Amino acid sequence: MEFERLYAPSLKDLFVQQLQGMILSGDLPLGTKLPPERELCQQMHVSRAVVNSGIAELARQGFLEVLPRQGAYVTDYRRNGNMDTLMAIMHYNGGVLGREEIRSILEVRWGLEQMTVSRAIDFASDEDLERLGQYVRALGSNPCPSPPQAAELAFQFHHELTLAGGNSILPLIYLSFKVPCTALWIRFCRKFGVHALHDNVQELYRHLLNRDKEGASRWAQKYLTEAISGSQQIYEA
Amino acid sequence: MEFERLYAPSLKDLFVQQLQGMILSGDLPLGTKLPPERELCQQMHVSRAVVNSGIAELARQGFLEVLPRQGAYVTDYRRNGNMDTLMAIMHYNGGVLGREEIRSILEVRWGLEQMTVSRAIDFASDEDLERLGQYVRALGSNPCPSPPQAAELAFQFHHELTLAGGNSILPLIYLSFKVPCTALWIRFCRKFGVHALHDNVQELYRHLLNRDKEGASRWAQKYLTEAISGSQQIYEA
DNA sequence: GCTCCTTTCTGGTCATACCAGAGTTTTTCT
DNA sequence: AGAAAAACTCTGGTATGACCAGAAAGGAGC
Repeated sequence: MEFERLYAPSLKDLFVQQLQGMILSGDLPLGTKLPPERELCQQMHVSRAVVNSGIAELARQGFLEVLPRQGAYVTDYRRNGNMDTLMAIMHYNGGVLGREEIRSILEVRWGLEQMTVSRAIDFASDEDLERLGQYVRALGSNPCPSPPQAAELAFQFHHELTLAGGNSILPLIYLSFKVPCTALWIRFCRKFGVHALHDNVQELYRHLLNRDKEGASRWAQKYLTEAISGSQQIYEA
Repeated sequence: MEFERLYAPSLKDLFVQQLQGMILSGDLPLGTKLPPERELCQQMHVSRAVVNSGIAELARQGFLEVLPRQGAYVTDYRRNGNMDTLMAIMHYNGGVLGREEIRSILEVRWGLEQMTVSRAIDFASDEDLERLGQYVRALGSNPCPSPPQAAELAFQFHHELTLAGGNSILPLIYLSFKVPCTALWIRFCRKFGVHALHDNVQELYRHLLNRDKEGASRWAQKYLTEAISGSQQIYEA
């Protein structure tokens, strides 16, 4: 049995989590004006710096909109959110994603994967492929890596793949995506074993080596479809 | 002639910009260890909070990696970057994107647009379409909106489109993308006129109304291809 | 030569003080 | 009495200094 190390949350973290909870639970409905920072920090017995930086973070995450010298308002995070919002929601749910979110993520990955694979086959150098191979081998090494390690390796593989394609935006998107993606891979490994992930990646890698765009694309589509609605669904833990 | 309002940058902003410049110009090569915060703030005559929060922001942007109680190191922002990095680079270049970045953005948009359009046609309600129509009409209204306004409307249209599709991740990605996307639309309008953007959006909207997936997809592909390598390239101002 | 403890240095965090702009009230002039 | 201008108050933005805990390095003891 493994135990994760504990991190003592800072006052700012606590503040942010508390307000996230209140917003996500509907306790603070959309459009609500927050009390002034000074009032908040008196009620919560913290300094204004904590409240101020916490509100700034919540604004970055799309939960609040702050109008300088007027006040902070709860906004529609579903409409104004970004990747940080998604991670905050994940964190709020204890790292677990809902069925709809999982489907959405896999769909987006399907779209991005097509582009990634296509470009990588056109533009990846031999060194790029060699570097990719290292990740595949690490994924299949003995002793078998733990699910989190395997997920990290799978992510590295895909990230490297986006870099090899020569599109400078794709890696940035992929990296913004890291946390939810990795969470799904971990889940996948827990359910079907690390070897299943290794098999998927290895097969994709084989198509890359053969510069077989059609085959790689079809394979990517296959394993993502399986995960969405086929025999390798990852909705339940 | 219009003049933009001026914002006095804060000390933190200045600090961040200065270090971004030093990193992007290669003055601080990859792997460099930054001096301790106390030393930095002495040399730059600011308080340590400025330096500390500035470094935190640079770390968020993927320019630095900070190991608590060890130091801050310059990292490969091309490898560790995210959307914020892109925006920082844009800002550093005076809001101008390089040819490669533009191509990359349009390519990614092409991939996302396919998915967005496909899902929107399948799942958008009549109210969704009506709301979308408002943006189209606003874009073609008289007097003609300014390029920044038009770009904002085009973005709203596309954002609404992602929301209508029911995929909960797509809007988040799109929103993370807002700044560079809008910059490109502004550029497009400056070069080919707001009406050209309006025509593109309107034609797409027509296909949506007809629930014509094939036609919409082809049209999206057409105008993005034109912008990448056809008659409506937007590389030069 | 090794281990353990102490010191030093690092970034993380927080409480306080001051600043500037938005909104409101009061004053003043017509 | 009505309108314009000034003053005030409230708000978030920012900068400062101080304290805290963990990492690294150096020295004492075995």
